[in-house]
Amino acid sequence: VPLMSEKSTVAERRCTIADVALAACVSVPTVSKVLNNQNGVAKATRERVQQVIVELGYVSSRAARSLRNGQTGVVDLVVLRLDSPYIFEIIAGVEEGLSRAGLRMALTVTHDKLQRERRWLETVIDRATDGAILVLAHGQSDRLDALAQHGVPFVVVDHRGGLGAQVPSVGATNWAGARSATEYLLSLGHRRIALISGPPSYECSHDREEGYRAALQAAGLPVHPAYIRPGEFVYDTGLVETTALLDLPEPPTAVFAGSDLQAMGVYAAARARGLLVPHDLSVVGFDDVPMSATANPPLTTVRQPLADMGLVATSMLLRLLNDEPLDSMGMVLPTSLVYRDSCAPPREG
Amino acid sequence: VPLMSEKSTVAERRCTIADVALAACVSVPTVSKVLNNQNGVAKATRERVQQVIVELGYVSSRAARSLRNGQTGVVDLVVLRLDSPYIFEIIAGVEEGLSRAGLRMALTVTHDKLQRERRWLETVIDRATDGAILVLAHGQSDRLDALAQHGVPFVVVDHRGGLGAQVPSVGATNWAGARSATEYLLSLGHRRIALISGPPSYECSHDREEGYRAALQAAGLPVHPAYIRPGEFVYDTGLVETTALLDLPEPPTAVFAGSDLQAMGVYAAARARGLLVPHDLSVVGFDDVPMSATANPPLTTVRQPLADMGLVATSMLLRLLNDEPLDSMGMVLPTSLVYRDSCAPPREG
DNA sequence: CTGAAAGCGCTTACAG
DNA sequence: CTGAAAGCGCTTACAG
Repeated sequence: VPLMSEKSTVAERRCTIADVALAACVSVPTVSKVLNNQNGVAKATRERVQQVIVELGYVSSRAARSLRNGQTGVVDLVVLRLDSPYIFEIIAGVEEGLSRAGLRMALTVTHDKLQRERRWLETVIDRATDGAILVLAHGQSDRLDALAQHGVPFVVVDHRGGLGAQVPSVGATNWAGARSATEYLLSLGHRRIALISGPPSYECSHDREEGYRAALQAAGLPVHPAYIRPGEFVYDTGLVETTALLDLPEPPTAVFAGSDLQAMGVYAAARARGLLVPHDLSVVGFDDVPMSATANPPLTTVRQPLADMGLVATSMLLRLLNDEPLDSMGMVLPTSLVYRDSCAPPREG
Repeated sequence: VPLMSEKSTVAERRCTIADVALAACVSVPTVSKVLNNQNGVAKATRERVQQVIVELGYVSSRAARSLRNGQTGVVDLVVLRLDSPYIFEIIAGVEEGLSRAGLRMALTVTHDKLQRERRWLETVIDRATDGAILVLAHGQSDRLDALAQHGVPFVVVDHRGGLGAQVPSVGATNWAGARSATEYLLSLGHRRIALISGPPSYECSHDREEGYRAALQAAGLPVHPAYIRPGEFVYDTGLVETTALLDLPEPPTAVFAGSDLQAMGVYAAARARGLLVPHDLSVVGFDDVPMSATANPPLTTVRQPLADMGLVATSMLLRLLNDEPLDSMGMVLPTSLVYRDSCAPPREG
């Protein structure tokens, strides 16, 4: 019964810098100097104060410090949804970066809803935040303008497009990643390669489709429009579109999915038809979320260094916070193809 | 080029309540009253002030308010690691609950490291936080004592055991969940059912093993020690232990895994042996993380209402913050068996 | 209905 | 080396 009862009885007032000063028989500014390791305190005084600080278990109030120096020690990470492993990788990267810098991460989910976004903006603008990292923002958003207007530093991760050249951002090589995935499938002997893509409004969807087209064209192959299936970056899109693909008179022998989640949907569609991956159908994903390594079979996929993207975004933000210049407004991290067990040569020639 | 250039040139001072007062030709306290919807302001005055507030785009400073009323508007969510879908479900629940209450969520990862934990404690104790939600804390932790001592309200989700009866916590019915999963396998005709479990030091591991034993004993079946395999709640444990299990002279026909991640490892071990799930080996998981619904095949699993657990923890914390009494110090949410495609009757009778 | 005064806990010049 | 004074932006009694 110790814990909570203690808590309720010991409703003692918080120990402040004034209490320390009193106990150490010095003035408040002197304690402040000791706390902040500033010069101008006699050695003996300093030691006495330090001892009192320990004895009293004094910890300075963040709120008071914030009010004085205008820094809150918290950075906002703003995401649309908390529904995919993709976002969690980025979160982990940002948390790590912020933690190293001694900053806290406030996580906000907007659900792409105006109301939540407004409320978030209020929070940010009331100076509860030193800066912000926005995932999947689009350039048209009022948000960005509002942030800029209020002088809140921010950087965008994996933007949806339409960003001004002056907006700090970090992304990945979507085009190159899609191209190399397609080339790999080609090298295995596939000629009928379908693409399941993301929302057409996203720049990354567009870039990946271009990479896919480029690989086919370089191989002298036509791009079959029925093989290109846009959708959302979710499981259902993978399932539905692959089912439709398999109903084609000439079904593809390989599917390149725009996300690993979609790729799991491709697996499901294949299973429903009694098709074995990779024997009957080859599959490549995009992202390389942790789940892909443990999928059945393990998924060959284009790795986006999501955690690193979060780390880089954090570094950029830290420079902004320190008024240091950025080496480049846009940072693009390389993707890489991770070979696992979901691809094989096509069955029939 | 508009965004960032604006930002750097418009280095104007922040608009304060004094600016509003000046512009509206009233005193600062009057503006404060308008802001907080308090009585004692003439209608005309109120309207004038409100208009100025809008014109100037005034937003009150959180730091100043915090210093006055002692509330920061942020709650800490403390987790060990950011490495499993399990934790993300809880995070989503807590975020939702906090967001509804108009509070922000600061996410901290301790990595189970003392240093990080210390640093986190400093943060919490410097009053940068109104309260905390701890996931997978254990009773022995200094943390809990430190929090209680400093009067920081907190609640523990899915504790590892050893918690005092006076510590607010939320968990799930581990025993019942394990029992019903085992019963289900039994009802399918399985007699050789293995259990892959979590770390023996975790209370939940213990409870689940007891549930498993209870089901076997109720069916008049012996508990085969070689069929009980403790480990970590990760993929590798599932893979390694299942491989060992399949090497037994009498291998099990069904595996009940302590987590869905482990279950994916079971899938992999089966695949490596050319065994088909569920035809050759039945598998039940624990958690029901989103991945399990899209696994290949979709995983039958014991659902823990993880997001709801986060939601409930948040509600409890909010009551604590408002000095309201808790209905119960411990809240235990029901698990439920989710039937999917990873179980079938055993092949041989 | 309105505003002068005090204070939340700290830090930063500045005077001694 | 030490401390009195002012101020960060707000809110809460309190007097008029």
